[in-house]
Amino acid sequence: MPYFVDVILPLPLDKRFTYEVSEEEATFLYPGMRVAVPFGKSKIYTGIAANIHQRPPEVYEAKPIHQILDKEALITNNQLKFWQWISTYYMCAEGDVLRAALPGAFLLESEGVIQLKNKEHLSETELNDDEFLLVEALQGQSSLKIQEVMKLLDKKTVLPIINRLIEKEVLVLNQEIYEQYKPKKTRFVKLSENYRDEASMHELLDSLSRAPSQRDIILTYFSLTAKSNKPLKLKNLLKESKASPGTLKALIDKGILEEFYQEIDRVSFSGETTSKEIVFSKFQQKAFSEIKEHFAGNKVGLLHGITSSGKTEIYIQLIKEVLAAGKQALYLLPEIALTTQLIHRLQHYFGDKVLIYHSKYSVNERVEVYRKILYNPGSGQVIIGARSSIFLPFTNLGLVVVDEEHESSFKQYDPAPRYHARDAAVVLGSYFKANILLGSATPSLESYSNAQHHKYGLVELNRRFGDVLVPEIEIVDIKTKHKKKRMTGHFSDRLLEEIKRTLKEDEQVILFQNRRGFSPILECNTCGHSPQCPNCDVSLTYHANNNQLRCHYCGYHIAMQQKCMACHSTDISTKGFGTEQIETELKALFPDHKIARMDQDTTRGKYAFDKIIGAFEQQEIDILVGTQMVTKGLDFRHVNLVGIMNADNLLNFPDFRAHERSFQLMLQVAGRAGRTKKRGKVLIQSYNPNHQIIQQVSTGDYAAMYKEQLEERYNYKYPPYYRIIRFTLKSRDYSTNNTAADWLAKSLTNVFGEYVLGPEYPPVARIRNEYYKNILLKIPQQQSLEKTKEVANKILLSFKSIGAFRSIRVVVNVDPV
DNA sequence: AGCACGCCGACT
DNA sequence: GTCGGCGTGCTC
Repeated sequence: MPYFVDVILPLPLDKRFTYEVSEEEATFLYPGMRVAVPFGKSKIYTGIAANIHQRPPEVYEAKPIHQILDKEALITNNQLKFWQWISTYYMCAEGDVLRAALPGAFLLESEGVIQLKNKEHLSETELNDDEFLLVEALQGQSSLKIQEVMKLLDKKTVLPIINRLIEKEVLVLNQEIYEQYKPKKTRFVKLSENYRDEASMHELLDSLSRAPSQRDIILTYFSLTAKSNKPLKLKNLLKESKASPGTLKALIDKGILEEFYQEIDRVSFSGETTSKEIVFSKFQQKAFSEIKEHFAGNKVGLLHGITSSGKTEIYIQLIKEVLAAGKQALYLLPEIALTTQLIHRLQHYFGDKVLIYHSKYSVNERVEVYRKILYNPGSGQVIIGARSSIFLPFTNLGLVVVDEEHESSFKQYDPAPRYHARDAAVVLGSYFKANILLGSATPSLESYSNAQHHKYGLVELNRRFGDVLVPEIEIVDIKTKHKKKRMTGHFSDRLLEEIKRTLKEDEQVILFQNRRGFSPILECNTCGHSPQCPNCDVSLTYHANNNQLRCHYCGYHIAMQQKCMACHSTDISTKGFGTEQIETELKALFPDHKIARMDQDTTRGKYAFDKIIGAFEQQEIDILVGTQMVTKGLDFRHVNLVGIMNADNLLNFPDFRAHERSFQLMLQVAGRAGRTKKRGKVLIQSYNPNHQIIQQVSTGDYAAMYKEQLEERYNYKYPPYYRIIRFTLKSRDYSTNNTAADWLAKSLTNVFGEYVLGPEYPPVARIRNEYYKNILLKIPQQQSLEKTKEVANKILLSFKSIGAFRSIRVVVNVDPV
């Protein structure tokens, strides 16, 4: 009886594919091992064996697998289960989840390699030009990659040519599979066994009396190895003895020194750790015991603690206990809050038990972390990571902490799987019966509502650690200030006064403006025209530093125009402002102070972010201007003033979460002020100072914000009362896109009635020459999520079967943020 | 996703 | 007349 294996392929296909395996392979193979399988005409993919069985497929013949790639499972059963959950819940292919879950280096790719088969009967074979060219090239070198053939013949489709030659038995096509992960190896040196005793050592030194630099190397070797008995790196020996690589090589060639290679960890920690106990304040202690009570009742904890209230100490204590039990702890953070500051703080307590996993890690580093977690789960590990770390191969998870729980960046936007790491982490934790703690100074309405309904256990911590005072928040009405001519550029007199005072006291200032560039809109004062992106439905943003107009969606840019592009008038003015303009104005206003800017444009490189933060920490920067980036987790001791340049463009965002988000953001930036004994100051500039959100921020009244926003969510049928699935249709063709959107909306309405909204144009209806349209499906609480998704999937399937809509791409986003 | 098969315009 | 464009359909 033949055996079969169902394989998950790293492709957006919503099926598993069945391959045949021999009995021998079937005994060896376990779910979670990687297999290399042929797929389609010419490619070999790495897939994951999901289950092994003996049911032959009915309508097709299964191909045999190419090769088994692992000796033991690389994916745990829990991971396979988790992948399935993600793919069903977030309505995407399992292959998409696989792609997101595994470090790229685990997915080997094959490349076809062609070689000459039979040189003898070549002359008798008739060849056309391409074929001849190819054969000729193969006489020069033994093999060619498909890519190289494409270059050689200057054609895109070369496989038909190759296939003809294979039929003629001129060529053979082999698959080469590349293991992409390369362990990092370092060269070490040691003294040969022959010279280990004292006598031969002296003899050796004597014999080298006429080769002084070689003798130096040996002496340096002795002094270095005397200090520690760790293996000696070749690089260090060279550096210390100041000898040339050639001299060293001579010693190796003579057999006096021997070189050897050892794999070393890319990710290791070599600092000091502390065994100091954490000392809680009585408020922290109370919060801690409450959390433990909720854990005992198997509840997810929600820690609502204002900034500087000492949430991190509580996390550390919880992690400590989990590690002591030999279990793993997962500490999830939004990418931008994963700062060196925080990592050092945890390493301080947990040393090399800390593993870090996020997007700035190279594929090789990720593979190493993955392996460590899979093979050493019992050693007690704490994994600090961004959202994708929920996909690591935990076997022994005891605790999940989701810090900054309200952050929308926990939701992956593109590509699929569009998962929410916080929500998925709750599911993941439940597989292990692990304790789960969500933490935030400004919890999301969803989580807070779960707590209010006793689904989660709420713990409040509303005292700053060490009784640091909450900052004083002042609202500045810039409408009146404008009228009274009290504005200098975008600075009100109040803000300037406060900046001057703060600088005088040798303290630092953070200014927040949620827009990068110089000014978002350029407008002609004669005809009202403003330059648009040719590929997207947006105005171009003016960037002063390179005198360009740029599109923030597609990257299109042109030189700054001196004349209006429509009427050639030279009377052009700018509307709105970004971080760059604030920076420029500041430099003019405070020429004697160091001013820096932190946004996407200034933090491109891997270390750029750390560099700015480091400089700010060292007080080399007096005023830091930035976007969202300045709001996250940074703990600066000398910041005494925070200015929010314009609160209105946050509030006016066309999104049902805009108010909640503005509240969170403003309170978060405000929290950067006055983290020591001295009371900090926050200034919020707004045209609309009586806006309820601004008022709630000024009093730090989360409860009021929660109550009011919740009412609105109820009235307008939004989360947490209703679940949302958003369908986005994209196409190069404007009218087909509209027709398709109408069709889809109508089909959905047939089933779900009033709960379907749209189709509507999104605020930016065209990006990179693709037209967008949105349809929203709202799901009331009593309606089954599973059934709704099943029906929606069926409708999508019939949508795809309509020929005219084939060019339309539908992006499904479950629980969009 | 990738890749092949299949039908219509710009070249020898 | 062909070469090559990308529209559609399948991959175990």
